[in-house]
Amino acid sequence: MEIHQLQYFIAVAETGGFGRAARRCNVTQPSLSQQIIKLEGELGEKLFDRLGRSIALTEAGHVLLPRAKRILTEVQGIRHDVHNDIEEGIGHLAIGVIPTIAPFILPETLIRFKSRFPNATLAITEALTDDLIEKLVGAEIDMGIVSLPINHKLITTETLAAEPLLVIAPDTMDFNGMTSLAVSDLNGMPFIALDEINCLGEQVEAFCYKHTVSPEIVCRTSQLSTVKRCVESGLGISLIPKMCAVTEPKGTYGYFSIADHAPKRTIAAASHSGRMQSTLSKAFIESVRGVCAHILDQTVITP
Amino acid sequence: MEIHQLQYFIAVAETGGFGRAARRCNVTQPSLSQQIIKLEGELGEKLFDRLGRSIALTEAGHVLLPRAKRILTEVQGIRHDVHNDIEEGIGHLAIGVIPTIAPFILPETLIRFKSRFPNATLAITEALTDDLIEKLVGAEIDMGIVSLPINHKLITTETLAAEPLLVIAPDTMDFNGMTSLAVSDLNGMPFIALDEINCLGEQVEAFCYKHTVSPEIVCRTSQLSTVKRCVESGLGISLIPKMCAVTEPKGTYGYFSIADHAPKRTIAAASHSGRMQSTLSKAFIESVRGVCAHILDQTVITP
DNA sequence: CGAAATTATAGTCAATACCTATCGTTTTGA
DNA sequence: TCAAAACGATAGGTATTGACTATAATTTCG
Repeated sequence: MEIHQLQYFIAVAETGGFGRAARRCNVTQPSLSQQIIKLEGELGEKLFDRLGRSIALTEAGHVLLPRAKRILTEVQGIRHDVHNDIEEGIGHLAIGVIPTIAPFILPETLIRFKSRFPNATLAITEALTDDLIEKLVGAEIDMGIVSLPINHKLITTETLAAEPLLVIAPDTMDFNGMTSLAVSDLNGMPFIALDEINCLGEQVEAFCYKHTVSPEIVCRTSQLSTVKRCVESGLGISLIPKMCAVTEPKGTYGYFSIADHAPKRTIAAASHSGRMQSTLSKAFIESVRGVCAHILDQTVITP
Repeated sequence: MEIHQLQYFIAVAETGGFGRAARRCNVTQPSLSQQIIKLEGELGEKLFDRLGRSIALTEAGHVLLPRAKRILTEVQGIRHDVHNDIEEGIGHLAIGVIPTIAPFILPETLIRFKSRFPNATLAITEALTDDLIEKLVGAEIDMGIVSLPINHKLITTETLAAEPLLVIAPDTMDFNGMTSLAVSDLNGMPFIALDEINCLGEQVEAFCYKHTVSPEIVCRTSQLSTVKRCVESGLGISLIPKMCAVTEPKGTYGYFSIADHAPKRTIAAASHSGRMQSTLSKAFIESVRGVCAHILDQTVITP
């Protein structure tokens, strides 16, 4: 059974004749006749009674007609939908975000995205960079929001924002009224370190190594919120991304920039280089970019 | 777009690979690849991202998949329905019945038929024989319940019952206690005649002509119920089909058979000889046959 | 009865679905 | 790291088949 056969069948039923149907379908009458006969053979039932001047649907024909019409309508719909559902933002998107970014951008991003694409469904995964890469390669997720660098030949990245890392220090510590520090000021300071399984932990470590400063690590934890709590308790200072500073209420601590070698991380969207980026994917990226810009535009440095 | 292409597409989506899909569809992998490529070309969108080891649906693929599945399910359903709806008595039947039969058999027939085929729809037309034949030829109705003979080369008939015609006479008339008459007894009797546009009217006339009896026609009407009323009023006698006698309450009249040359009419189902008889059609015929047998089995002759 | 209309059949042709063989990648495992 | 395996794409040949022309067989209508 093929679609054109159903088309021919409908034409015969509606025009009441093989010849007229053939004219409507832009084929010759014998071609159409053969296809109808073939369809009848496949179904094992005659579809029309060929009377002299006109035709009449048989019982089987009556059963087939509404079904054939529905199928043709759906086939027609496919051509339309494949092009338009995309434009209309109908679809599904599976996103992964690393833990040191997720809590700060997700709420606002989801609000923006959902209001722009109310008919899209989203699945958010929060996982460490390596996990996200694996899921990207396996096409389990469509996109990852991560921090650069990413080194995997199958992964393509697109930079979304450059984010400063700020020194966070408890109010109990005194920096002589300075709002900006030098790298060397970190030397020997009590430091709350983020666990290195987070890429941010690695990056901070690399930054210190590169500038040959050695803070004294007094605590190593796996969540930024724990880092903040520790700082708040006066255990030491730390280096945290700006978005972490602006999106939580001010506590008993202050923020300081490092003037001579400002540390930063680069936020990017990572995707499988072999896969097409869907419209929703691209739109989501832009949402994130907008949210990052909005968040990072604020000022948090202690006056 | 053809159905086998949708089949291939679904197989690829479900097996996660072209080779596996080809194996499932019993074609070679290149054949299947080509058909997918062709489908993609026709839709103007890639359907899969070909990653190294596996494949991933693109946005367009995600749109297509559920639709393709639904179409395939429906196509599969057609094969089943064409054979089974018929058995399950789903369908439509357009029936025509002549006025001198309709009121007596329809109520019981419809009850029987509807209880046997609750999912069938019926359209009943009551019309004179010539009209019915015309509608049969034009395939406006599927079957006619008529009285023989029918002479039309495109019409096939199937006898359902032989029905006696009985003399109906008002109680005020005296037949000397006889319950059975001779044809000759009709001679000169006041007679209520059915209009000749009804075939029954013709048949009665023919009967009298054949046996050279000449009742005195005192009234000519177009409905059997009018005939009965006239008889009831004592205007004269008439000749009516037995089913008309048994299906109405006894009034102030009696029934008599004609012993020497019992008149009768033959009830038959008429259909277009070029059209297949549907299962419902055949079942309806049997319903009518049963109802006729049941009705005509009763006795109404005045003791 | 002849003219027009309608479907079916026969024969040919061209499009195309399919197959085999092979290539280029990617992934896997020793 | 390199060979083997798996996978999809490509090329070329074959066979199926959908479509066309011509014609037959049948019915309808003037």
